[in-house]
Amino acid sequence: MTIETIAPPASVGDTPRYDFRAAELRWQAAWNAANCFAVDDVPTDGKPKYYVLEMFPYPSGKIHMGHVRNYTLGDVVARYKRARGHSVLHPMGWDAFGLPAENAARERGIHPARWTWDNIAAMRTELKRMGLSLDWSREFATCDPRYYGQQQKLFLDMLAAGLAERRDAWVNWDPVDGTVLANEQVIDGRGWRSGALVEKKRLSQWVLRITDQAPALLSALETLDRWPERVRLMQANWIGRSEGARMRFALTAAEAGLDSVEVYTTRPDTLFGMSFLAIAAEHPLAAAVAARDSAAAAFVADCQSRGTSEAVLETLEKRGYPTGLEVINPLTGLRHPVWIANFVLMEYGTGAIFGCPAHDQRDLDFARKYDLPVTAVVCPPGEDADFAVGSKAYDGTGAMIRSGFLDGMTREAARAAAIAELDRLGVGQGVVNWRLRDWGVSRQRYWGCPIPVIHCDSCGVVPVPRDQLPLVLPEDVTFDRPGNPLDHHPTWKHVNCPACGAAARRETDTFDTFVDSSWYFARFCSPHADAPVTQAAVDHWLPVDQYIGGIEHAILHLLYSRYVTRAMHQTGHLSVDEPFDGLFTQGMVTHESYKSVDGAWLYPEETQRRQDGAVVHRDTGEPVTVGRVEAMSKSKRNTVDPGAIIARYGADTARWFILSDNPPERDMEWTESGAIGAYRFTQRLFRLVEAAPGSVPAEPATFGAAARALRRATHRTIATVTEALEGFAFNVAVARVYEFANAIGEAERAGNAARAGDGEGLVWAQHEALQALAVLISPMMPHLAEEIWSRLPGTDGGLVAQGTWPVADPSLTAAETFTIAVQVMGKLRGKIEVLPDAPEAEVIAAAEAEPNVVRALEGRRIVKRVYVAGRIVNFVVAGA
RNA sequence: GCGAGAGUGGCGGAACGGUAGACGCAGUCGACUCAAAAUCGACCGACCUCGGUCAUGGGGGUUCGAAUCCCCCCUCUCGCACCA
Repeated sequence: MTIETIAPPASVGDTPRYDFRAAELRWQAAWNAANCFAVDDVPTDGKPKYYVLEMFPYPSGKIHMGHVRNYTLGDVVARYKRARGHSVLHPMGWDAFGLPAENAARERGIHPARWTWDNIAAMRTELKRMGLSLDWSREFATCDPRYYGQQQKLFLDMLAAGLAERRDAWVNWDPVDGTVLANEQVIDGRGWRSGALVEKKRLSQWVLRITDQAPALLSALETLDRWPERVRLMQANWIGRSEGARMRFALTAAEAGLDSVEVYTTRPDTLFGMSFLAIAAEHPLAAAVAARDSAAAAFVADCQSRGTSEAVLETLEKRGYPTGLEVINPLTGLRHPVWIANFVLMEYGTGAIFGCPAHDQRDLDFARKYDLPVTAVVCPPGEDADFAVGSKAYDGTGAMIRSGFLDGMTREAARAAAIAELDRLGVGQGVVNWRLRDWGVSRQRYWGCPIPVIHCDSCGVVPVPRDQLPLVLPEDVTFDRPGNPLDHHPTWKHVNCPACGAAARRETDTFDTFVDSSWYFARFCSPHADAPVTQAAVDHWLPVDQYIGGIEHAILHLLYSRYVTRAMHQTGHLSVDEPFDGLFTQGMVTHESYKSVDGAWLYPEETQRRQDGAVVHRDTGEPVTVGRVEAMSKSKRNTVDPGAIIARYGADTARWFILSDNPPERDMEWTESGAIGAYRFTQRLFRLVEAAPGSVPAEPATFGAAARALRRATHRTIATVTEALEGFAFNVAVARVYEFANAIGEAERAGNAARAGDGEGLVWAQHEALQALAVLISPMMPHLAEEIWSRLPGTDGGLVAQGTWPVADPSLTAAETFTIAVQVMGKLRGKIEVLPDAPEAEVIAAAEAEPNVVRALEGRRIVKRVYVAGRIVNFVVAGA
């Protein structure tokens, strides 16, 4: 199959051809001229609003199939909702800050701004060729000072409201990218971009206090009933609420001024089973011990250099260092050793735990390795109190043993009693602990939004005065050495303090780019305003009614956006708490992968499928190994360029295939044959229209059988396509259109014979069908829809894009006769045709008389007759 | 380990508890053609004595009736994971 043979001439012989190349450009121009997709910041048209948004792209330079899928899905929704009478906000912009631009600068000497804006221009052209119904007047890029200057205002508001603060913190340091990463950006201990092992480093940086909102962010998940369940679960797990106790263990001897260690535990009921206390390598007490004990210092250094992934790779090897210190258990009065342990996380709880080996697997592994005591305090049901603890800790329920005043209690009762006792002793209390940590937003990067503050030796942190915003990035930067170019800039950071006038230092860190994408949906409502948002616009449009994007943003982007929306509410910018009312997560676009004989990955267009099915190299004819079908990636070269597909088959074909293949939430496989199939269908629809009678008669008073059947197909299709689109079942909508096209084709073929008896009724019905067809395909194949519409007589020249969605007439969708399945004991034995109003007795009598059913009933006695109107008869029989 | 989701023809997938496999892709046969492409038509789960029998990962159950609801098991995918 070579591609060139498919590329269509305008016509072949007598067969008319749809010239998509000319038509798609023509209709895009027509939409543009009619300004079909623009809406006002605050519309006064009285229509219900609908805000549909797809995750805006990073301007990498080219669009990929994932973009095509994402924006096609969004465009189907936008066009459908518009036709249903909504005023639809459907904007597009660019998530334009980020590291790749700096890498381009380092590798190729192109300025990040230049690289980014060139990429945006190229991608805008590609997106426009898809025929998306976007309001391009709202386009912006986050790297534009008109955007990020507004973001700086937002930050100053958050700073003033106490939502942002500067803090010394242990941070995740990516040594390859040379920057800090948020916890969310560390995956398996590696940087999400670079893949480098992340190190721990203590740095002063800006944080947004997202943990303050942890309870609200968790509880509001329940209200997001138009979000996928699994995204809500992922967020809930990430926020990670747990109930437990925070308590202090007194040290028997103070160390560097520290006289106790604070611990967080979810199991205060097991305090009588304690055998040691363990602290993280980054814990202040560990630092104090390391200061005087070189072996401890070596152990601490070792733990920190390994990073978190090392622990995973070493299959959970527990290691520790005994400090020689001891603590006293406040409930038992017993002394226990203090260890530094590599499995204790400084970031969670207090960075210290008490170890109860009998009832915690990690503690047990540690105790066995270092030969520490193991005391069981919860008795598993059916065991006696002296049961042996082997290598498996018991974390179930049971009665308390060896636990003083807790003895005999259930686990839950013991937990409450232990907390009450800790409280009475003044050494602890019950607390709720969160896994979520504050969001560090400082990045040591040039190509990001400058953080608008100035550091003054006498005044401290001073906000950049608002009349000096936007604080614009300097253009004259160099990338000839590692580190932050803003920091290296000769003059940029040297400023006078706005408060006291003394020499001061400008902040050289820029924001994490996730800050940029955490409020862009609000900016789209009034993108040209001289404030972050305008109240009337966001009040009208927010929340986003339907947000569409990849599942990979289930945590990072969506959680940050939820938080910033709340922060903007607190600072008076918004009046909603949740940004996205509905969320749809699409699957990935996948493709077969190919390898040549020498093991190199090959692009699909470098391969060829021979007649016998074997795949060979297009140029050399050497055999090619067909690999797995997997997500398109540059490294595996299993990518297909949307630009080439659109040039070859048209935007409508690409859109139709990507919608038709499977449900949009699942991964789809891009295949050339599938795309060709979609292309053929566009031509087939075109031929259907060309074959239709050239003028529309007046609507007749009555219709013959063929016309009635076609009208029934039309109105049923209107109903089923509408239902499918409402439910995001776009592949089903596509299937219904195929069925409809088959029905129209049959009517056309039957036409000459039928018209003889049916007169003009069939012609009228054919036009009704074709007009409905044009509108029904318009969300999916908008250009072809316009082309069809414009060629049909009686459509008076308007645009489908400005038309209205058809309504199914229920009186026309009902069948004239019903096929009733007849079962005997639940097995299908025959079918009968009945009229819709046939009484039950009559239907059952007819069913019993059906020859096949008679045979099946032979020699048996009917004990029960089940009739479901319009569907089925079932005879329950007895005897042989 | 914890959590979630999914298992239906060669493939992608349809199916308010009611005729399983719609629709498409691939394939087979035929028409048209000198021929090919395009197009049009027919067929297309397995077995079969042509009347049926078996079929929705496996095993139970509920029901007149189960791909669908319940229980157990298997497999795969994804997410989280030393979170105390």
